[in-house]
Amino acid sequence: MLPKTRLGKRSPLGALVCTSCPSMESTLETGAHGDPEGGVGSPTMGPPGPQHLSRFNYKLQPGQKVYVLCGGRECTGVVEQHNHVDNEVAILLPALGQHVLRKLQDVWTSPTVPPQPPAATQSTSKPYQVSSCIDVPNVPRRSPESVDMDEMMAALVLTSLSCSPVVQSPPHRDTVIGSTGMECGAGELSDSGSSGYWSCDRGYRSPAPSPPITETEGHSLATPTDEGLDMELEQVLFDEPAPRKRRNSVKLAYRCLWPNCGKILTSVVGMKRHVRTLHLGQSVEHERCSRSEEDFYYTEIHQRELQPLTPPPGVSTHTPIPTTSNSTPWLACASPSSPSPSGVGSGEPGVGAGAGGDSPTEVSPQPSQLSQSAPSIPGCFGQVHSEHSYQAPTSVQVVAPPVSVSSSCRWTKPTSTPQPSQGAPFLVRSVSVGEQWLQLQNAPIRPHPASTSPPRSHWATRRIRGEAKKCRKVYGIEHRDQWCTACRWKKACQRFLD
DNA sequence: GATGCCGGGAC
DNA sequence: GTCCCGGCATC
Repeated sequence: MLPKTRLGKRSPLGALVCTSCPSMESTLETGAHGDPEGGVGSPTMGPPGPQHLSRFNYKLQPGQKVYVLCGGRECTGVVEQHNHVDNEVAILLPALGQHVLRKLQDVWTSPTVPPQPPAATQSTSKPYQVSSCIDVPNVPRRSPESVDMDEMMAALVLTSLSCSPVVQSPPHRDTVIGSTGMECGAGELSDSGSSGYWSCDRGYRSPAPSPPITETEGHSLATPTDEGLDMELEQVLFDEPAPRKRRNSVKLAYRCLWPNCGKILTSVVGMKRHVRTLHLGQSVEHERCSRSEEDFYYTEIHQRELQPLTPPPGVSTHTPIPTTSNSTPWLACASPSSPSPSGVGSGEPGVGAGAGGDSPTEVSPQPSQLSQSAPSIPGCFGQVHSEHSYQAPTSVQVVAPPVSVSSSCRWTKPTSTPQPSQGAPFLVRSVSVGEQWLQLQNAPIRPHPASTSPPRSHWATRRIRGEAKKCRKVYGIEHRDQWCTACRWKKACQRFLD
């Protein structure tokens, strides 16, 4: 029933359609009323029958009253154990005096009711009234399973709406509501109760849970590698919700700073061991003596997992950035197309550094793959700003010549074919990366003073309209199919670059 | 009003 | 990831 066409953004129609979603409606019903007996029946719950639990990764509590099919008829049982791994539930059937093992989907928490009259089913095919989602009549004809379902759906939405980690806390409140089924203190759906409906240890996750805060996340917050630190701070200060998509998630890795090395490991332990065994020449027995010495010989780097700034095809990716300006020479900004950037004949740092097998998570920096070629946007940093993929020239010729900048870097043609399958580039944590990125972004267009606080407002980030003709102007609106993809998508024109 | 395109939603 | 569009800035 949902329209095939994509809904307009912020379209009222979209909102209406959204609210007509059965699950949503039921959610709103449940969420809207607090009356235990309130709410309509659940015509939107689909076919009547047992409430199967596997759909929600239901967490059954020991002692919970459930219903299973036994010998072709429904039996009441008590949960003895819920095995999440196998999704099986051990159930004691007091009536039969036996224990059974059932899959979770074969267990329900409320007794099966006779099939509802067709009217109920018929109502599902009716177009949903938006008002019905809001104004809920107080008709005490909810079936227990519908109540259960509503509660679960409400809890689902509550969980999804809430980004609080509290929701992910393990269930601490027994699911008395769900277990009783018939009595089903339906309206007593509380947050804690709702959270108790789901186990958080497996499989199911709410549609939009707040991701667990990892060390990497923490670093990415503190790493001004993209839009700027103040943006992050602003979100914190103004308690704004986290952006829907975090694009600059980075992984932590560790790069050996020993001369002629450069080995990258993803574990600090492995890195320490590497430094100890290969460079410090210490055996394991001595590690306690100079435990922290190896800390001076490696540095943290950040590997970008999702690269928002994918260079256009043919443009190689990033070059590792030194943590500090006086870092090792191979991390400097020299053209990595030369076989040995450091001039010390290290060849492939990190690969030839031995210690193979030292860590299974070894990552090669692949400096030869990091030739920096960005035709239109210069820069020497790992954060090479480029257009989105849709803006990347496909069959369109790129007319933007390399622009020399005051940077000490220069862009060179890639000396090898790009190998995107190679390990993602690493970025050494650098304080000035974000600032440099902004400079890079703005440099070709207008002079931008070396600002310490990158501007975020539109007037700063928005491109100034160029003089060049755009596809719309050249081809006209009637030949939209001849526009470049970016223009068709209302993005920055790629065919007629400024 | 037309145009360029950023930001973000839908898929 | 692509595709699309609302909305804003600019002309």
